[in-house]
Amino acid sequence: MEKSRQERRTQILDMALRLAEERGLGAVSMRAVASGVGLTPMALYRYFRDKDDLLDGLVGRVLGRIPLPDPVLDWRERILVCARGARAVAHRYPRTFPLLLSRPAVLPGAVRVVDPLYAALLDAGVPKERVAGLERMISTFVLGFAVSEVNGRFGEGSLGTRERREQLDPEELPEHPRLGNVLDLPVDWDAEFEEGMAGLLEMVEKAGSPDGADERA
Amino acid sequence: MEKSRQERRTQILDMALRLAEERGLGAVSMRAVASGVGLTPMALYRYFRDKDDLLDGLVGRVLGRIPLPDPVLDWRERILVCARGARAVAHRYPRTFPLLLSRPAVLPGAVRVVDPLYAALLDAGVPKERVAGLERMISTFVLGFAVSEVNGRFGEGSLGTRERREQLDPEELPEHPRLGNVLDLPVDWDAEFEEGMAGLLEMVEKAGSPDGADERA
DNA sequence: AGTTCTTATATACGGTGTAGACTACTGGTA
DNA sequence: TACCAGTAGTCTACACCGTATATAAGAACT
Repeated sequence: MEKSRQERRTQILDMALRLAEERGLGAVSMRAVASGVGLTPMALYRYFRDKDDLLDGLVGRVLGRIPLPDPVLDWRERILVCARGARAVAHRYPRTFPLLLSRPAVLPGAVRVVDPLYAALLDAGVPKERVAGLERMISTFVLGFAVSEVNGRFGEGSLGTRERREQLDPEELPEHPRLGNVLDLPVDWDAEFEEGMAGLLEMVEKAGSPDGADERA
Repeated sequence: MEKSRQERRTQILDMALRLAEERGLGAVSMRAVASGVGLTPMALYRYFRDKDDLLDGLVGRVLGRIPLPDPVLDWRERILVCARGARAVAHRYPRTFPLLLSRPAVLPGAVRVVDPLYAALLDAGVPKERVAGLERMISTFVLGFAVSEVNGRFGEGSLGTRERREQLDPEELPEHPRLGNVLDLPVDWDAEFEEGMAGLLEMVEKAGSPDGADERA
């Protein structure tokens, strides 16, 4: 039986994902993807309006890998499941993941994971008017952190922090020496992520019980 | 007098910045920039190793616009000056700003603003080992928020939230209806940003006084 | 005057996204 | 059986991209 339209679409996206991970986002060209699935470049345009559309499909595919939390869990746990899940996905698809930050994330795939977050926030007692805002806060942190971690925004660059610091004018940057070698210590990214999430959950909790009233429902 | 090397460099970067803002990042091509300053494409390679190098220069230029805080201010104020300043820069250069998130930000221009942040954190009593981590937290939030705001990650996309919600399967997304029309209200981005910063400052404060001991130095 | 360094140019190569016209094959329907 | 509409895929062509290479014009210094 011939490949159905849907099958072709996912086959193409799979190829694009593979290319992105193996050879970098820059290697995702219509020609490369097409030849990867044994088609001519122009054939792809039957399934995607243009390259942007294909990349959006890629984003959707990656978003789809984020696990959805079991609704019976505590709202905290549910938020953490999404957050940790998203970060895990970033680690699994490190070269594709940064796409999420550079394209508008209002695609169906995004709403799929935003919705449980809304649910968790509501269950935490957050007033309706503030749900969307807090969700943006959380997803901004998670995405920003994961992307930075993954594409080396924090990373060493070509030369380590050490060498870089030495070649800078110390007169302009008085604080770096004050920190001493602490900057060169390895970073516990897991701990840092959890710490950030703890802070966010605290914000949520505070928003959930407006007057400090204890409401253990 | 002939243009000095430095002058040429900044002239080129100015042109690149103008192109990016007027016609989008995609319009920043070696050819376009070159012809903008009245040169041939290859002449640019005297001043920048390759296109990436030019883009890094662009990042530096944008980072340079972020104001540095007066050291006599309270540490809170100093952090806020940087944060608000960065966001303001994002608003002034909305199409260029997202570059900051997609390139490793360990360039000289970045350290220029990171350093005062370190100073502020140290003055807040944050132990040395945690300074770098907290700074990453802050800059991740600021960058993530500003970029999301600016390139429409939160934005309406081609169709508004309203229409989008309607065309989704409500069975899969039970929470969106639960929120009602609150999602369609206009967002007060300023307030949301300040709220996030307040939360972060609280985290800093907590890290600064480990046992709740009041240390007004 | 001769040498070297700097700046800019011209040309060319291999890559990109995609518009437009074209072919081959399918499944119905008269 | 003959026809026809749609769908999937191809081929060609265009305009643009980053940049390697080679070259020429002028300034600066010896």
